[in-house]
Amino acid sequence: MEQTEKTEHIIEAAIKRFAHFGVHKTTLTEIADDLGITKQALAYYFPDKQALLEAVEQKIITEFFQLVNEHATAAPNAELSLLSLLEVKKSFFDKYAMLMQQVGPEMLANFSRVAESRKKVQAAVAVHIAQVLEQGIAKGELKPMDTTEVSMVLYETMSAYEHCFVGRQAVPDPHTFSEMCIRQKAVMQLIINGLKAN
Amino acid sequence: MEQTEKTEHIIEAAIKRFAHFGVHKTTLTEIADDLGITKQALAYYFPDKQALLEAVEQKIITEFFQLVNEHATAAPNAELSLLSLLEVKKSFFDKYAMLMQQVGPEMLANFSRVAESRKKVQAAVAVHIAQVLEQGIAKGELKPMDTTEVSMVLYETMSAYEHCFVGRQAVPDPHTFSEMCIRQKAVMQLIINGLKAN
DNA sequence: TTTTGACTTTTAATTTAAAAAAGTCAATAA
DNA sequence: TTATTGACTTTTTTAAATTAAAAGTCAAAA
Repeated sequence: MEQTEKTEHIIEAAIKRFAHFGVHKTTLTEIADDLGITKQALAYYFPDKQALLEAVEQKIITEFFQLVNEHATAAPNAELSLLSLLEVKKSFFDKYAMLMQQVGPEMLANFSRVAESRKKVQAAVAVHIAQVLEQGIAKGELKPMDTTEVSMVLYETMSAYEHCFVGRQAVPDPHTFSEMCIRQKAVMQLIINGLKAN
Repeated sequence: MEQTEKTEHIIEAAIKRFAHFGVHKTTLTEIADDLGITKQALAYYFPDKQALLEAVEQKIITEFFQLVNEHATAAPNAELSLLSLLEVKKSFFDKYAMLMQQVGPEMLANFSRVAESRKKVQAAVAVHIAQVLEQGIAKGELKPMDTTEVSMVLYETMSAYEHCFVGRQAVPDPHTFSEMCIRQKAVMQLIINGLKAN
């Protein structure tokens, strides 16, 4: 088994633990045990926990943007494109529950590089939203607007709901969570209504 | 000095401490000291901390709705009425900083009746918003809509931002806070745009 | 190149002890 | 009877110490 393949296996094992129990609550030894190796062997591929988490996040981020782009190109208009973004987010929350929690003081202290990369993801999503808006304007679906400003507001509002309902708490209970998604969609819809050209 | 007057003095002294240092961090002895009495004397008027906090909250709630109603009747239309609601909220955050924090597990555990009354306030604000929307519809300013649903969304969105920026943390730093208010206003404006009749 | 045993350091969880605050009540004064 | 207090008990917080667990290191070996 070559190195690339091995690191992939490790990342997948890490995701299973991280997504289910949270980064904080899973030990490197547990991940190593799952793979039938020792933590020292694991350390050979990933020098420390943060390095492993970075790789995990990178994989998920790639998956996320791939899905976002697929949905965006498939969407017939800006409105449905933005709503599908919520769907994608929802599916990621379902799939990677404990990895979706917001950046808290703990992550900032222990995993500063990961916290950094989260910021980049946020910025990238905001840029994506802005592009969707611009295409909507170009097609006459939406009124002209300051797309940067509006995309910021849209992104922040979505985040605020996530932060509010899910927060940095443990396992977000399924009912509260799906309620949150419904609410999120409702605000998004109201805002989009105001953006549409008459 | 008669009883009513005395309890008023106590409430005011309590507000000063609560609003500045938070309920949790101020002791009944401190409030009593400020008034030149002992905590036992204070206990004569308010049997426990929760009773005092209830009185404090009641006073502030009354002040809040009075101001809300003044602003609402003074506002020329629904749009400005809703935006002025944000101004009123902002002024209360400025004035009663530490008393404005969201209901957390701690308040729920120690001050259950206060937590209850907070829920009623939330419901009342949502009702107020719904009324403003209905008047806007009646005057032809706004499109017909499910006012209950929309008022819920508006209220929740405002709350989500507060929760997100201010949270249940200590002193919300002034810059972050005023930034929050600007953002809040931006979302509100976007949503209102979508509610307006063409 | 990869893995491990044996190790040190750091961090997290638990316990314990001390301090502070809340709450009680009989007595006392107005 | 109303209001207040001293002296008290109970509960909650805080701080310190202990312990346990996880992270990280490295020379030796496969």
